[in-house]
Amino acid sequence: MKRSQYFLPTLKENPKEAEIVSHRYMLRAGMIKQTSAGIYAWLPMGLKVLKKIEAIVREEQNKAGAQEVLMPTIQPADLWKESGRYDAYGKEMLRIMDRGDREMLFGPTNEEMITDIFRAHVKSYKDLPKNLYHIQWKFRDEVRPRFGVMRGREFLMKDAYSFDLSPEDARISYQKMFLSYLRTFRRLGVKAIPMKADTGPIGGDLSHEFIILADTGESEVYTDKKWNDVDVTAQGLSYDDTAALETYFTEMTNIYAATDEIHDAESAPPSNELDVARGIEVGHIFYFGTKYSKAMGASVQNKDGSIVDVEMGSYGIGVSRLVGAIIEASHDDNGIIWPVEIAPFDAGLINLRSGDAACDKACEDLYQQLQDAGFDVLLDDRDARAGDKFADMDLIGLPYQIIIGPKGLEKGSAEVKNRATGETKDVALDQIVSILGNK
RNA sequence: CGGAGUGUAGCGCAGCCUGGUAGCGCAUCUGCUUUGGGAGCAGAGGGUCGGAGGUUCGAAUCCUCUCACUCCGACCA
Repeated sequence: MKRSQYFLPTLKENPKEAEIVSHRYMLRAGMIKQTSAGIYAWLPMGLKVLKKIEAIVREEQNKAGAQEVLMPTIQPADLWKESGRYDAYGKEMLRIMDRGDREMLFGPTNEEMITDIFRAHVKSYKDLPKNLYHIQWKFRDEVRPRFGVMRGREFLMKDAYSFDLSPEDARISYQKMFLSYLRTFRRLGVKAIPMKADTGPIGGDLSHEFIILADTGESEVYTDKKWNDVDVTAQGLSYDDTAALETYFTEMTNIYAATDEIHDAESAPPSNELDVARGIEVGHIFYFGTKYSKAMGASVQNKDGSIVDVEMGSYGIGVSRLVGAIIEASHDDNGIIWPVEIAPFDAGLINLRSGDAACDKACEDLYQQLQDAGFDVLLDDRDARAGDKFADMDLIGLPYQIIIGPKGLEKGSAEVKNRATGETKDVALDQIVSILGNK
């Protein structure tokens, strides 16, 4: 993409409504535009990042055996009356009346709807287990939206729902998602730590929040220092190996990690083995048994002919929140530092002297070569000052900057800058593609 | 939902107290000079001052109502 043609409205100054760093940078980097409190339009580069995160989440869900569906944003109130949540949910639910005076709502979550879909089609134990997910916009009419996309009213969420015959089977489904989540966040370039969460009336140990550590996080968290070097992704562990899954799950959940609400100094490691940090919740998984299946009649016939309410769990990842959360975890004073996997472009190519025949040609050639090699590149071909382009490129945080100017060209080289480390090195023009290939 | 603020050009702000018909920086457009970390000079365009009432000869400014947004707290992917 050529910068001169790209819709990328960057800002030099901080918009005053943005208090936290991710919100400031998302606005300044031209990723989003606020349209109401807690509601945002996604501009091209913001959408690109959002889609990349979404794609990774989707891939990892699929690998874990979940199957994608797509449920609507608008739901009929009747389903929620069945589960009893229509009254219980309160004002956070956006209620709508259609032209026939039917009560509708903009879905804040989808337990009722997925249960309705499930019960319509699944009648036998032979069809279990199942895990269905979708990635869809949700609306929760928060009392106080804030922090940009981190706590919007409208947000993109991946929510999966598992259906099993027994609590034991549900535990396996839960453990698969647990592993899948850790692999997902690792691929996204962030460290998310699973922390035991309140399970409510059901009890047990099957609810975890996944929390990214960042200085600007909302809650204080206490984590065992072991989290710094443990391999959370369990390379080689198959989702089909249920015994190994249980071992892995036990191992991970035995390493201390708790938010301040749950933190208990008695059971926590001594302070010299404990990290105290701040965190942002980006995922939450939950086993809730037959809460909805019982209320809504989602049952199957078992081997012995008996009717069994299915055991359910739900698993959420805040996809749009992750965009902000990742920036919170990865930035410096000059701007965003995108993890390679989700960067909107692989590299930025800066033409320091647009209009200069040699520079223009070198840039065009390299731009073409990089694209041919499969790289998605942003070429800053604007007629602007060097400082403008450097500052802008730092702000939008692409992993690599390739800087072409008259000085380098005399030597037949360009400068390659690593955004994360700040390291720069001169690289011969014909070596650049291979250098990037070894990222 | 309690508390505190803010709405004036695309963005950041001044002007308001003490009414006299709107200004600064950045951005944008034109020209020239520049060009390796957010350039210089000269010129230009752009605002029914959030909205509605009211007071007044006259309202961005005073009064009333209203809408929107932000921040702090309680609540949440």
